[in-house]
Amino acid sequence: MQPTDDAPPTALRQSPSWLIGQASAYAHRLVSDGLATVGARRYHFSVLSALAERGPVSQIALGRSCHLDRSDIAAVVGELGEHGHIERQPDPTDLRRNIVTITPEGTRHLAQLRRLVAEAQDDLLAPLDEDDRQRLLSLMTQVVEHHATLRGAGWA
Amino acid sequence: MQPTDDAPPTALRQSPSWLIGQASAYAHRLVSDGLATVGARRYHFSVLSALAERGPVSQIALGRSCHLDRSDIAAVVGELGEHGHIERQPDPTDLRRNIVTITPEGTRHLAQLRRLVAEAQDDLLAPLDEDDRQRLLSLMTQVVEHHATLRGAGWA
DNA sequence: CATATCTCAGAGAGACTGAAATAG
DNA sequence: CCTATTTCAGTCACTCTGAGATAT
Repeated sequence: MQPTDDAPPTALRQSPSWLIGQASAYAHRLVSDGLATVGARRYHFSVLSALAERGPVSQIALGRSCHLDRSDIAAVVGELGEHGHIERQPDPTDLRRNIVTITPEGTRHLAQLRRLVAEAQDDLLAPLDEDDRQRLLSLMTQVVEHHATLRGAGWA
Repeated sequence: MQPTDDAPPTALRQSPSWLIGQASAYAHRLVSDGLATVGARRYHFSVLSALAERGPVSQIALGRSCHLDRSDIAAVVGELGEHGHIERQPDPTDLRRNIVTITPEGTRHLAQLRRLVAEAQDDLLAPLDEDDRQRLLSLMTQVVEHHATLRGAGWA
């Protein structure tokens, strides 16, 4: 065993993109591991959250809202349907569309996922006090909204 | 076209892990696209930066420093070697190890990558002023060092 | 014999593309 | 005829695991 100095190079430690990427990897693992305890994935949480807040919408609208690809939405909605968490019906006003609706069972499932995700957030931000967490939230929101706007989302 | 309200659900917009994941995706794209203009990838920048700062080290030490997997290091070092940016020699004191050294050509290449990465950082943080960028850097550093320590790195 | 390093082969999830089928 | 939505098949880069070869 050599004299180990495992500090990342300064070029990385001072690079916002590297830090954000590392934090994202830790966040990803914490959230995914939490959700996996009930057999769920992050996409499930995103889609169920959107349905709970916005009511029944088409798959394409779900994708725009959650920043998910149309084909990934199709897969996730299929999985959620198999578990009875959502229902799909053709839109009577436009038969190309599937209107996706969250079921009572889906709502209960979502409540469980919310608790698991909240735990993961808390682990992720463990070193920060409440003020710092709010500051981080604000800064990240500015960055994400800026780039979402650049890429054509209409909401920011 | 329906009345589109593409705002992400509040459950995501107020979730640090989702925001960090989104920001990471934008950062990843900006940096990768920038480096791709000279045929480089992010791993190349990480490894060359570590070699420039720390001098010749073994591959396993490189991996610990940059948070990269042993097998990914092997692949990247192979690519960098083919382009003459690094050289590999067996460690005379421990023949299991490859000592990796950056070449003058690698140093020149790294200078180019640094400029490309710096541009990407600037685009990523465009909506933030200098004070906010420093605050973000500080907050993210605390989070990353906390989790790096938990996962056994000895440097934080 | 047990451990450490390097290498390769491949699994697995995540993000995305292209094209077909259906509907407007 | 052209566009929009859903769906499927498949690609691609990234991350990680397992096993073999070599060395300690």
